[in-house]
Amino acid sequence: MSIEQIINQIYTVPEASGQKLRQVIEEVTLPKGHILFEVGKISRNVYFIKKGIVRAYLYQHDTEVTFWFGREGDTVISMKNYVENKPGYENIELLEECVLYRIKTSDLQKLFKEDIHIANWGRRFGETELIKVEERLISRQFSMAADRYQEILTNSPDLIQRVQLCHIASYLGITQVSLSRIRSKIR
Amino acid sequence: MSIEQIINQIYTVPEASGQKLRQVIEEVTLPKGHILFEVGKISRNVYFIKKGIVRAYLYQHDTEVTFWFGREGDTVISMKNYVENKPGYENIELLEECVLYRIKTSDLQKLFKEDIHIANWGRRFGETELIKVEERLISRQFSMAADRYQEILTNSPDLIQRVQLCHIASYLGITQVSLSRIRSKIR
DNA sequence: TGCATTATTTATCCTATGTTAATTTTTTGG
DNA sequence: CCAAAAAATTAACATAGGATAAATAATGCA
Repeated sequence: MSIEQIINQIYTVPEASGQKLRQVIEEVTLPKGHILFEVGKISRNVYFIKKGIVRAYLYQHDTEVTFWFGREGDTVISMKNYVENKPGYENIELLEECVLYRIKTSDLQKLFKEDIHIANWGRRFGETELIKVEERLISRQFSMAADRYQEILTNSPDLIQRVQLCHIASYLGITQVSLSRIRSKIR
Repeated sequence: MSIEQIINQIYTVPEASGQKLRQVIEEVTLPKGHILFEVGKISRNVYFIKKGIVRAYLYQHDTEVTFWFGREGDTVISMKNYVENKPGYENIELLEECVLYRIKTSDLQKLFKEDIHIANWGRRFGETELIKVEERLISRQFSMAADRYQEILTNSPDLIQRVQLCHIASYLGITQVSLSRIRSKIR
């Protein structure tokens, strides 16, 4: 997925602004297992996924909680870090070898201040992500884990292939044992 | 809560931009029970709460699901509506008589296009809301309803006074009966 | 004030999911 | 290709929370 596609899927910026963005973006390839963001640390970068899959997780009562998967076309940032300039509360781990576009947070912040199209791009990014998270929260509110698993099977079947089931269970908010049970019922 | 306070708590805009915002904002008072946004309808306004409390809800399998409360200082928008310009999926109801600052979506969109400070204000708004929703999603992921109720007791004790328990139960993702059980255990 | 409506609690029984542990399957490195 | 490690499944039992219904408390309004 090209950087143009990734940027424009969120909000179409004029060529000149796209140019400015492209100038500060570099491409990097990182191995499976690499930790892109780490709890408690400040990161100076934002990434866009050209190829690969990643997960965001944190610890709650010693249990690992995966709360987000990012794939081709997704933007990877440590929200708390990026928004409030405080150490992030999440780890982000590459689940496959990934090709990423990298941009320095400072460059991005600078562009926000000087280019209104890029500021609006940033605005749209937050807004669309907000809707996604809100929809997930609502779906959790009143549907059983089994239904939510079905939803993944229907809408993102590739996820099941690319990601370990323990991470999917965590994402669904259930234990791996429970997910196993659900899967066995479906077959 | 003054409109300046509400705007600046999200992102401090220069006086000139604040002035532009103020010019397109008007104050309205609406009665308890009034529906500010309705499922399936396009709304042309965004609101800021000066005084009062509201809830956002929708129907899932014929059950009412409350997924957000807004209070003094909060911004009230129908996300889907505002972001994607599609009919909203939620109802927003006033739980008390409210004093609101109202701004036309079209005026706001126009300001986003012409004033970079306001565009960045909009960006920060989406980002901070995103963090809040994400935190709630995570808290749901691995803590029991009883713990989440305690969290409300600690962090927003006024909510229990101002809002019916059935809405709080729904917000917590449990039935009213279950919340009652939890409350009786605490006492 | 008092009746009617609505909100909350309590009780009973049931199901989805958690916990722990043992077993099987898959993946990985030498 | 095999042994060790990691991941996934299965089983047995425990618990949080759901459904329904009935009782009580609170609220609104004539």
